[in-house]
This record gives sequence, C-alpha cells and structure tokens, in this order.
Amino acid sequence: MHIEVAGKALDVAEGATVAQALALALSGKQVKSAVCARCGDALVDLSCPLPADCPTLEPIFAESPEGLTLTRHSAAHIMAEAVKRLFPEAKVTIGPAIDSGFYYDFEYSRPFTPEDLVAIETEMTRIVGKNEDFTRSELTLDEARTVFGHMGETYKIELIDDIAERTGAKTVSIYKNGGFVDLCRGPHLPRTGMLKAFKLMSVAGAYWRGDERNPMLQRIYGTAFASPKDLAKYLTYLEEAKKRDHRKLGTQLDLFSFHEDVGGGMALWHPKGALVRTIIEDFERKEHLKRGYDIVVGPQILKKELWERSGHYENYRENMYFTEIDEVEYGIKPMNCLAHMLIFKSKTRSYRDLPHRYFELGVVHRHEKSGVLHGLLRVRQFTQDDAHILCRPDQLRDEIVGVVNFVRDVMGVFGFDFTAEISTRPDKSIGSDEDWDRATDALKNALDSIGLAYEINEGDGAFYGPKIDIKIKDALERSWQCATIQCDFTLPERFDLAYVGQDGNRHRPVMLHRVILGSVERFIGVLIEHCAGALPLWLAPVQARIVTVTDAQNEYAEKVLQFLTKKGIRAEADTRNEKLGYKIREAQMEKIPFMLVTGDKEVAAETVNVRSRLGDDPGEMSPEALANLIVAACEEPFKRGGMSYNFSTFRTS
RNA sequence: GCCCAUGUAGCUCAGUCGGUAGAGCACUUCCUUGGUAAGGAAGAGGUCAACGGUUCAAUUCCGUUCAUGGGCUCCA
Repeated sequence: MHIEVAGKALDVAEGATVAQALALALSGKQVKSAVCARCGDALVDLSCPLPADCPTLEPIFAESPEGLTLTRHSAAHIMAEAVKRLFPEAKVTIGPAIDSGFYYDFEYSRPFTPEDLVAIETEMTRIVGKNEDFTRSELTLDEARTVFGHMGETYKIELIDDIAERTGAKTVSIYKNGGFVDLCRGPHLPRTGMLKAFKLMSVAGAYWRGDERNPMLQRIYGTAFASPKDLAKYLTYLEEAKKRDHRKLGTQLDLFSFHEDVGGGMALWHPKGALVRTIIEDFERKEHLKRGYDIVVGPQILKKELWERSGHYENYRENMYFTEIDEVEYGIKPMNCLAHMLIFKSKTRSYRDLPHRYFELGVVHRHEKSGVLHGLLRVRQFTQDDAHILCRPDQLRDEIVGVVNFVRDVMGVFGFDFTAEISTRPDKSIGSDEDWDRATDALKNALDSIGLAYEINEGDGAFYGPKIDIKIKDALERSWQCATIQCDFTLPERFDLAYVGQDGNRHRPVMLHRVILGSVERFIGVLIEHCAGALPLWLAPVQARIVTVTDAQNEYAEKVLQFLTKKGIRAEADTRNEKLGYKIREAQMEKIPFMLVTGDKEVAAETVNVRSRLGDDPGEMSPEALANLIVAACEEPFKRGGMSYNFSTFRTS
C-alpha cells in the first residue's frame, strides 16, 4: 500500500507493523526511540499492524507532548503492575496521565505508606529493567468481563459496562505488561524499558470517580519524563515553588500569620502585611474614584429574610454563617451585592444618572470546607474589591469595556499577564434567551473591541448570567483566577430595581458584578509567590534601611532617616552594635529594596552608599538624590496604564 | 466534609522502644568599633497542640477535638 511515512511517499507491504513502516523512512536509531506513531489523527502502537486507512504516518518521540503523556500513562501501568505484585489483593481502577505526571487509584484494605511507595518504586525499577513488552489485544465485551471477572477486578467491569453504554462499542482493548493486564485504550510504550525517568510523589485518598458518595480509594501520584534531565528539572521547579510558598514567606517576612485559637482560614495581618494591604487598598480606592465609581460601605450582617429574597439562602446557605440577635436571625455576608442593591433602591433613579457604580472593599465570610483551606489562597474571611454596576442595557457594552481596561491597567501595575475566558449559559439557568444573548454578546463585543483574545467555556456560566473570567499568570507560569465580570439578571428582578426612563416609565437596570483583584488576601498570596517575597518598591513595607558601619554614624543615620521619612519614604535605621556584613545579610533576607550603607566616608561626604537587593547597586549618592530615585521608581509601574499613584506616610517617630 | 500524614522554644528541626526534653538561628546582657550575606561569650525561653483514657508513671501508647500539609476535575 502507498502511504506517506515521516513526509516520504513510500510503498509499504500489506500486513507490515507500524514499526516496520517507520523503519522504511527512518534510521534504526530513530525507530528505536519512537514511542508510538500518529496515523492520520489517531495514535497507534508501534507493534500494531498498519491500519488500512492510514494516509500518513508520523513517529512520536518521548520528548513531544503526546510522547510525554504516553510515557506517563505507561508509567501508571508499570506502577499498577508493581502494586499488584507487592499487594495482590489490591484492586485496580483507573490510572491516567495528568499535567504533572500520572496517578493510579487502587482499592486496598489499608492506606499505602511512604515505605510502601519506596518498595513500589523499587519494584517498578525492576520491571523497567526486565524490559517487558506492552502487548495489545482486542476483546469482545463479554470476553473482557470474563477476563476481569476472573481477576476479581470489579471496578474494571463497571468501566466496561460504562464504556458499552456510553459509546456503544462492541469491543474493548486490553494491554498486558508482564503479568499485569489492564483495560486500556492505549497506546503504550513498546517496552517497559523505555521508561527512562520516573518518581513516585505521594499517596492520597480519592473518591471513586471523584464523587464523595463513592468509596475512598488509595491514589498514588507519580511523575515521569522523557529523560532523567527533564525529571531533575521538574524537581528543581518544585523546589523553587516551595521556596516561593507565600505561607513560608509570610512568616519569614513577618507579614501575616494564622493562629490555631482563632480558627482555620482567618489571617492575622502583622504590621508589615497590613501595610502592604493598606497600600493596595488605598490605590484601589483612589483609582476607583478616578474612574467614576462611588465608594459605599454595607453592614457585615443582614437579616435572614433579605438573603431569602436574594436567593442566597436557597443556593448558598451551606457556605454562610448565621447569628441571632433579639430572636431575629441574621446572615453574615458572603457577598456584598445586597447592600449595594438597597442603596440603589433607596430613592427613585433616573436614566440620566446611570450608570451607578458602587465600589466596596467588602469583608466577606464564607464557610469553605475545612479540607480546602490553604494559606491566603483559600480562606474563610477575606476582602473583595467588589463593585456592582447598575446601568441601562445600552450602556452594558461600554461598562464592560471599562472594567476590562481597568483590569488590564491594574494587572499591568503588578506585572501580570492574563488571559480571558467567557462562560456561556448553563443548562440549569434562569432568564430569557434574549437576555442571555444580549449579555453574552456584550461580553464578546467588549473583548473584541479591546482586541483581547478569549476562550469560550460553553455552559460554564453562573445560573444567573454569563461571565468573563480573567486568569493571571505568575512567574512560574501558574495561572490564577482573580478578576471576574458577571452579568446578573436575577438580582435586579428579585429586588425589583428600576429607573425612570426617558419615556417616564419604570425600566429594569442591568447589573454587573465585578472584582479586579478578587480577594485581597488571595491576590497578595499570589503576588508574594510571583515576586518570591521581593515586593515591588511601591509596596515594600520598608523601602530603605540605613545600615551604619559603627555607632560613630548613628547621629548622621538619624538625620538621614528623618529626611527620608519627611520625603514620604518608608525607611528605618539599623544602628545596632553589629558588624556591617551581619546587618546587610539581615536586610537582604528581609528583601528590603535598598540598603543605605553609612560609614565615616559617607558622613563626611553627606551621602549614603546605596546597595540594592537585586545586586545592581546604584552606589553613593545624597539622601536627596536617593529620595528622588525612590519616588520616581514608585511611580513607574502606574505610567503604563496612564495612571499615577503615590502612597506617602509621614511618621513622626 | 472525606482519606492519609504532621503538630516538641518566636523560626527550622533533633529526641524520649513510657521515667516531665535538646541543637542552630532569633531574643536579652556583656565583650568586640568591625566597609557590603552570620565576630565572641553568657543568659533567658517549653503544661512536648487541647481534652479524655490505659498505666505506679504519658510529651511518648489509645481515643476525641482543633490546627497544618498533600489529595478528593483529569475519566479504560
């Protein structure tokens, strides 16, 4: 038969295997290093006979994304083989490749221990060393049920039934490596020996099919790469991420803490951390005022009846805290919208005055499940930079544009790139098709007009309206959801919000919920990891520390400190009786942007010798020049978005 | 919420196969006046997360609670 192999047009004998076909176009070494092949759109095993309808054949190597996924999937099978050898009673379930490696879920009478992991890893190494073949065969459903029934693999039978029902398939494929047989779509590595680099990472509980009503299984996580070098690189990356962990840095830099006696998910902000928050919040308040928002403040608890009217009591009660005063039940707010609605409703509104943009740095409480709490990234009390925009339908698009531009400008200040996703109407939702179409179009339109690319998540919107989610990317390429813009058709309806139109009639306003940073807590957590604790100059709790060489310079240091403080710079003086190197080290570890070395030479010249935490030392200069440098550098990040901001304090002591 | 692991000084961690504990850093005092990532000495600091049980005796073993960490979407 006539096909194209790796770009070369060739004649391939009938009945040839994929590997044999590849060998016609590639060197022996290349064929040996291929893990599978792409035939048309499908991936096929090298050992398979060449499929009849296969116009093109391309080798897939371990280094490619498909090759990596395949390698990991095969690693999962090898791990399962090892587990079945060591723990014959264990039942296998599923074992896919994932972004960070692979896992396999087992049912076993007891949890696997770290010692078990070591033994399993050793067994895997042995299996790799034996270089067993992965062999594929096709079975009818009944044959497959019999095979797995004999082995007592009840989960596999459940999967077979599920596949039959879902796809209508008449046959399934199984793969065998060593003594281990698994139901699997494949393809796989030709031989176990081709697994060059793997490591088992952790054990965890996981529900069968992710459903907490199902039995808890034992999941073993591992990772695998095309080469030991890639594996080492990944492990280094994990180390780096660990070093940047905001929980660790939060303690080290004395920004915040959690306290057992307070309860989970509630942060205590120390002076330095609280200062960082204060600056961010101050910037946000000012910037919102500049952009035509009004600052409002709502109460922390509102009567239960109000939450019933909004629908939160019905849909969100599980996540809310309640309290009682004089036999009246109150709900602690998990969202800020209710007060904003009532503010709008407090008097008759005219079409002339729309839009109303209510901004609140609102403290909300949400009862997150105890198991999901995570440092500042997942807490139970947090502050949202929340706003609700109430506008006429014809203003919707421009309002969305305004919000997206706002997001872009703010993320630019912090140095985050971001991407946008639009989520459309889910199956379970309220509102007319017309409303949904109009709102979804407004969201798309707004992004189009700004020229921001976006993905569509069909059916992923909230039940009350479509939304835009913004995901930012940090220095380690991890993405975080912060900003969201959500259209809402329910709340204006439920609260009977109205404005008087040009025609003198009552009209329903459109409502947008939106946050820029999302949760201030979470954002600061992400920011800390992004900058590895070295907060940008404008946010650094201490911007400069004067370090004296000996106590002979203490008086001068005090003078410089007074001067810088008057200039609005957050400075302090380290006049302790310690050596210079010691003070420098400490300041460096605290990630203070500028260390001002002050010895006899500087006193005489009335200068300071400026050392930067980055190592690009600006050198000796007058306190005046330094103050100007810092002030200018603090303003820099805001210029890109055409903004300006400056937080200055004038401490007296 | 569920599974597993962990909880010892402010921080990082040893240790006790059941006989109430130790290091380094940080802190305090003293010596040292030293030019860009740790000078030296002494001292103080702990209901061994909390509560209950077993025991002559529990920080250690068992149970419960609280907190922290890794998971609980990836569909053969």
